Formats: sequence, structure tokens, C-alpha cells
Amino acid sequence: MQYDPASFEQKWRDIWEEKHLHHAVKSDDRPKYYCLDMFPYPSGEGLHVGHWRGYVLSDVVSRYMTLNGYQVMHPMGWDAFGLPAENAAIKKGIHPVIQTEAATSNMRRQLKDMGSMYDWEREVNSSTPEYYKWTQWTFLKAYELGLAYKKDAPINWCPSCATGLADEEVKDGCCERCGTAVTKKGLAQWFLAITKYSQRLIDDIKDLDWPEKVKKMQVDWIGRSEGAEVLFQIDGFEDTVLIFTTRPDTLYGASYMVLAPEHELVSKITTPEQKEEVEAYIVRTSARSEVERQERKDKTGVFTGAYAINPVNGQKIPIWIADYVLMGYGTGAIMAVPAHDERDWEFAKAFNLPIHQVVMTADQAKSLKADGVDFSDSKAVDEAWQKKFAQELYEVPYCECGWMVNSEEFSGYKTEEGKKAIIAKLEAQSIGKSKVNYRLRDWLISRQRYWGAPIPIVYCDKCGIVPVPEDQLPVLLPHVEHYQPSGTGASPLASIEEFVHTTCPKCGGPAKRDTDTLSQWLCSSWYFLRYASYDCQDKPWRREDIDYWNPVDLYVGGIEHAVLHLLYSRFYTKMFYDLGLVGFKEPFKRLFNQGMITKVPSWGGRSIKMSKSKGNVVNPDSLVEKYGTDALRAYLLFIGPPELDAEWIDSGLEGVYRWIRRVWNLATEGKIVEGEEKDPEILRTSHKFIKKINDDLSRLHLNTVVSAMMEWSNFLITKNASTPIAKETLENYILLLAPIAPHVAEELWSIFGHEGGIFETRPTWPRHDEKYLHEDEFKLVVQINGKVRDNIMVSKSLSQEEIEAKAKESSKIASFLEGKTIRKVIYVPNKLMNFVVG
RNA sequence: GCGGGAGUGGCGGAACGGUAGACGCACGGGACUUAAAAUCCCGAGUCCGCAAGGGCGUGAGGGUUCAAAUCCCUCCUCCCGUACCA
Repeated sequence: MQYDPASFEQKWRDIWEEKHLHHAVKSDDRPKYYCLDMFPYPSGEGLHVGHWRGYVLSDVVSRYMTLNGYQVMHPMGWDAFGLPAENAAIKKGIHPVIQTEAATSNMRRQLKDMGSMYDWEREVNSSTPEYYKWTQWTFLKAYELGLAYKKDAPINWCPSCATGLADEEVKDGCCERCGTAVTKKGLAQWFLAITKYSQRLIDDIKDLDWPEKVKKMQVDWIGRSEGAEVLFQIDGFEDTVLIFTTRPDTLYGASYMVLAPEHELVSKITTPEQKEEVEAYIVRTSARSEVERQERKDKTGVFTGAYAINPVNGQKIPIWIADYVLMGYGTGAIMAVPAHDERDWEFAKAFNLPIHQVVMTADQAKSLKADGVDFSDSKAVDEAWQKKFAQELYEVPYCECGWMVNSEEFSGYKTEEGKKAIIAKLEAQSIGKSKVNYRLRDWLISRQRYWGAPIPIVYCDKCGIVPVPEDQLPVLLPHVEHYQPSGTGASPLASIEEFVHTTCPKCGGPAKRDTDTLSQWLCSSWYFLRYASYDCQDKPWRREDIDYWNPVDLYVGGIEHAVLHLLYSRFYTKMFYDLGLVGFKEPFKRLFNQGMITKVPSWGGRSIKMSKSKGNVVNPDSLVEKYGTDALRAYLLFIGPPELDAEWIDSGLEGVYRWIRRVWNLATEGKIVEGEEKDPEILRTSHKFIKKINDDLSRLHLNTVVSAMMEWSNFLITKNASTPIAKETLENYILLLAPIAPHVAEELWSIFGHEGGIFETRPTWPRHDEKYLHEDEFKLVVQINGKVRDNIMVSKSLSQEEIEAKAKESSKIASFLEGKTIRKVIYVPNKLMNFVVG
């Protein structure tokens, strides 16, 4: 009987499907396990082996958990709305509905060929009205909670995709999707107030079982910083400027102020003499793209002619505008302390502005202390410092925290204390307070594109903004032939009269629909809830379903969603929690990011990420045909540690195929005896591997699981040349093989005479038994001064003295010990003995 | 700049401070074959040596330890993330 995967792989997939084995149902006697893959967007290119890596991993876990007594839900669906699908459709001239349909059926077929245990009854497609009805509903819920608001603001605009983008979708100043440089555009858009959740998004991430890297990326993205807001009076005006600083302790060192060019006060305070120059500068900066703004060039800026008053010492300081101060962060205005901030220092140097040191260097403090200066006497500190260091020049701003100086009554304070004391002083005068700022901005969700869920909002002349009532959902996306983006900022839907004109749900009068669509990130921010309650018609989910299945126990996907999808989903989950719609605060308990598959392109060079555009994709379809899906699955595990990138080598797959074939040959042609294993060596070795494989499976060290399976079969094959192997041993082997190579495992299981497949009957999972691991003898490694000199077999019953005596009997050891004095003997029981000689 | 990860044979990679290079690929030799492919067996870090054996070896250099790929310090290279966030 030759190993011919084509002859049975499909058979087993049919059997699993007929018996609905992969359909997850609630169970009273088995704990649940929710294993989720990030749902893919349907691409006309289909899946390549790089995509399969994560899917194989999650499938192995799902099957392993199933065979270990869990009720596993392992669903799959399609992130069908959004730019990738729409851009592909436009390029090919095929309507997105048609293109999505074709792509999903091809990809579904591929995923089935893989032998994955997806519960297809739970399949979701975010572009269907049954699904996006509820995506629209989530938006209305956000609106209800006051988290959705419309604002006319300059937003990130991708000229190529012709749509607004969220901050998270801008990478290095370019569109995350198409790579075009992002510009700014003023548009009235819908935002979700994710910033209201900044602190909770930081606090709750700590306890998640996620890669530290992803946690850090999110925390950095949210960007919490503690400091103070301080009010500065403008000389000759009633107006004040509010600034944010993380260094209130350096307030006495503020020697100028900078406003962002877009700051609302700029036009008001600019003096007539400076007007022309200031306006020219504003025009110049606003014309710069994000990419240009990010280039770290020399500091630029213009004096407004106005002065602010430093509230603590009454000093008049010039007010400048410069593009190194960003309107979007803090208050869009800063006090500049060039002595203690690198950027301010560069700016001061460039424009010859004064630099006042107000924090001593560590050396200065040390020197003054050595001179016996009393640091609790601020006057004495200032005088001593002036005398000794006022003439010192330094070439870099000094930022390290030390002792304050030249700060009136605060001189001599440690900066940490000074921060608090100065804030207290400002608070007493109502001109400042401590403040925590976050870098996170609110989430822009309006898209000027066709392929998305229409925003369920109506504008009525009488009633204003009116949300579409829940019973009128979904607001259907009209099926039209011309859906290309207009490029003007108007959505393609705006030109469809019968869509735009509607009646106001409140007053019944004429009204207009919002013509933008929701960002596809909203679709993916709640799909993990829908899987659990896929058949619920009147609501997005039944509470009892998600209480049972959610949160997700293991979430598998690429690192690229670290601050997009994963941040949005966490925010959405918290919003639902606040609305009492879910009982948990975090959607994904454990996250696993699989590494990329790379390959050397056909024209050579270095190995790079597999992608159609790079011309280095390997299509799984033909490989499945040639080697069977089990070999491909096993190779994708064996290729390397699952969290690291790995390079695809065709011959590597062949090696894994050969292994499966050898296992097949052993099981079908080897010398096998009925019943339990009697051979002590086979028992011992097998239980050693059972232990190792179980350990590595639970740790997700799947590459070493495969190599341990290989070692074990190599051992059995060699042994079988002389000794029959008990059926029990091979059955244990087959069961452990089942999560990795389910088809061949099922086939062998049935050849071994079992009624009902492994995944139907779920036989007892193999566990090692310590009693078989016991050996009477062990191999003692004998070292001299830490170098291995010999191995000897020693009985475990011997005492250390007896073992030492035996070790010295070895001729090799004896020759090394000759004429030397043994200074010390290190003995690691059952393992090693090291003679330290002099 | 900053933050994270990684540097181990010809290659992918193993190795809770305790025999470095498991497992696999590629390679060499042999068996089978008229021959080839497939399969099976054997070999293999490197240097010296016919061999037995020994020296050297986990990016570089130090250190801790009876013992270091593994822990500590300094440095180099590559990858990823991030970047005027006051």
C-alpha cells in the first residue's frame, strides 16, 4: 500500500463535513476554546503559502485542543469591505460584489483543501447587508453614547485612494494601503472619540497574554505623558496662551514661546511689521506634505512681533511660530527652554535666542555641595552657582534631572520636587495645573468611497443630524455601475440621487443621507462577536452566546495589525462593555503573531516577504496536488519557530513529505504486534517523545514538535528492523500526528481497524507515564576542568563516591588525572561529573 | 536618535547554566538497477593526524562560574517598530 494522499485526503474532509465535526456547539461537559484567525480580505490572487502559515498554526491548536477535551470554535470569514477589494475591482473593471464573490469562493476552497477545521456554518462576510446592518448599528451605539461626532477639520487625505484616512492608516507620511504621500484636506467627517479611552486602553493591556512588542507598540501609540498646562499672558492683549510642558520645573528658563503655525491666536497677535513674513511662513508650511514635514531638517520659524509674560518671573519673552510645534498635540503652543530641550536648543541657536540654564548638571551640583553650599537656601545656591558656573558654556542642552538653579525660591530643589512645587504655585494662582496628555487622536471613520457600509445618518433642515432608527437598518449600499471615487472629497454615493434623497425619520420631511461610508476597520472591530452568535437575526448577538464563547482564547494573525485592528477592537469592546452589551473588557486573551514566509525572487537577491507583486509567491494548490496537504501543513510548521520569519525552500517540503511517507510505510508494512507495548526500550523512548511533543505543543513550539515526531519515527523504523512494534505504540504516534497531519492520521487510524475517525470519537489523548521513563543506568558525562573527556554508563543505584571511583577507572580519565591533584569534584546527579584539577 | 528582536556548519534551524550543531535540506560514499530516478545504508563543524587522539569553535572583546550559545559589561552587524509629541 503506497502512500497516496490524493486517494484519501478529500475523503476525510468529506467525512468531517458530513458529520458536522467542525461545527461548534455549546457543551456542558467540555470547556470552550475560541481559536480565531484574523479574517482575510478576499483577494483575487487567492492564498499563497505565506498566508497558510498562520492558518495551519491555528488549525493545529484547534485540533489539539479538540482532542484534549475542549469544545473548540474555530470560525472563518471575510473582511470584504474596504480599499483592497474595491481597488482590485476597479483595476479589473469587475464590480466589487462580483469580485468579492469570486475571491471568497476560491479562497474558501483553498482553506478547505488545507484540511482546516473551520466552522463554515458561522462564516461571516462583512459586505453583506445582514452583516453591515449591525456594523451600522454599532456606529449608532457609539453615537448614542456620545462617542461619535462630526467635525470639520483638516484630515489625512490620500490623493490616490481619494479618501480620508485615520492616523493609524498613515505610515511614514504615506497611505498604508497604496503608499501615496498623504496630504491634508479640510472636510466634515465623522470621528469616534477613542481618546476618551486612552487611559483604559493603556491600563487593561498589561494583563493580556500578548507579545510584549505589540503591547508596547500600542502603549507608545497612545503616548501618555505627564506634565502641566500653564497660562501665559500676552503683552498688550487680553488674550492668554495655554501651553503644555512636561518640564514645569524649567519654567524659569523659558526664553521664548512657540505657537504652531495653525494656532488660532497667530493672526490676532502678529504685529503689522511681521504680518507679511508670518503669513508667508504659514502658506509655506501648509503646502508641505506629511513626508516633507517628517524630514528632520533645520529648524524654521518666524517671529510674530508679540511677547508673552512668563507668569513666574514677569519676563517678556518673544512669541514665534514654527512648524516643529504641532497643532494636533497638547495645546499647539509651547514655552521654549533651550537650555534643557534639544529642539528648543536647536531653534534658539538658529535664531540667536537667549538660553537660560535653570537646572544644574550633576557635576555642578556635586561641586557646590563639596563647597558646602546649603541647598535649602535658594539665594545661596544661586549666588554660588553664578560665581562658579555662569561663564560656562556647553554645547548640548542638558536634560537630565538634577538640581534647580536660577529659579528664585525653587533654586536648590531637586527637579522632581520642583515640578510639584511649581505646579502647586501655579494652581494657587489659577494659572496652571498638572495635566496628562495623550498622543492618540480621535478615530476618523468617514470614507469617501463606495465599497463600505453607508453611514446611517440623515441630515434634515429642521431636525439637523438624525440617526437612522434601528428598525430602518440596514441603509443599503445601492448597487451601481459607476462607483469610482470622485477625487474631490465627495463620495461616489453623493451623485446617486435616489440614495441621497430620503425623508427625515424624525419629522418626515425631506432630508439627505450622509453619503460617506464607514471605514472597514469598523467591520473588523466586532466580527469576533458575530461568529459566536452567527444565527441571531434580531440583534447583532445574543448575550448568552458571547457570554459562552467570548472572549477569544487565542487570536492568530500578522503583526501588521498591532495598532490598527487590535486597537480599534479593544476600543469597541470597551464601548460595548460600557453599554452593558458585553461582559468583558478585552476581546482577545492571547495573541500570537506568526512570522512571515519569505522567498528569494525568481531574479535572485535576498529573501523577501512573499507577495504577488514581488513575483515570489508559492501557490499551495499545486503543492497539495503533488505532496498532499498533510506534508504542506507539516512543512509550514517545521520551517522554523512560528513567531519568526522563515524562508521557503522547495526541497524542505520534500523532506517532510519523505518523513510522512516513511511513517505510512512503517504503519502499513512494518512488523506490528497486537496489544500493548512490551519492549522496554520502545516504551521508554516512546514515552520520552510523548512527553516532549505534548510539552512543545502546549508551548506552540511546533517546529520542534515535528522534529521530535521525526526522531521518534526514525527510532521506530530502525528498531523495527529487528523488533516488532506493538499496535499501541503506533496508535499513540498516529494520535499525536493527528493535529499536524489529520488526513493521514485518520486514514491510518481506520487501517488499524478503528470504527469512526479520530476527530469523531476523540480517543484518549496520549500522555507519558513517568514509570516508563525510568532507567537503571545513565550516561555520565565526565569532565576535567569543564571539558568533556569521557562518557560512562553508570547504575543509578550507586552513591556519588562509587560513581567517582568508577569515573576514575576510565583509562581516558585516568590519563588526564595522572600527576594532577583533584581540587574539587562537581557532581550533577544522573548527568555529569566534573573534576577540577590543578 | 530612541525602543524591540536577532547574529550558531554549505543552508533552515536544535540546545530549563551541564556532551554545541538534534531534526531536516543540500553534499560525498555505498547498496539496488543494464542505466537513471526513487528508495535504503554510511559519512560529514573546522584544523593537525594513516589512526587513536588532540587543538580551535555559537558576530568581536572582556567578565562571573567547577562549567557560558545561554548570565553581566563594552562594541559591531542585520531586521522590525517609531520618530520635531514639548
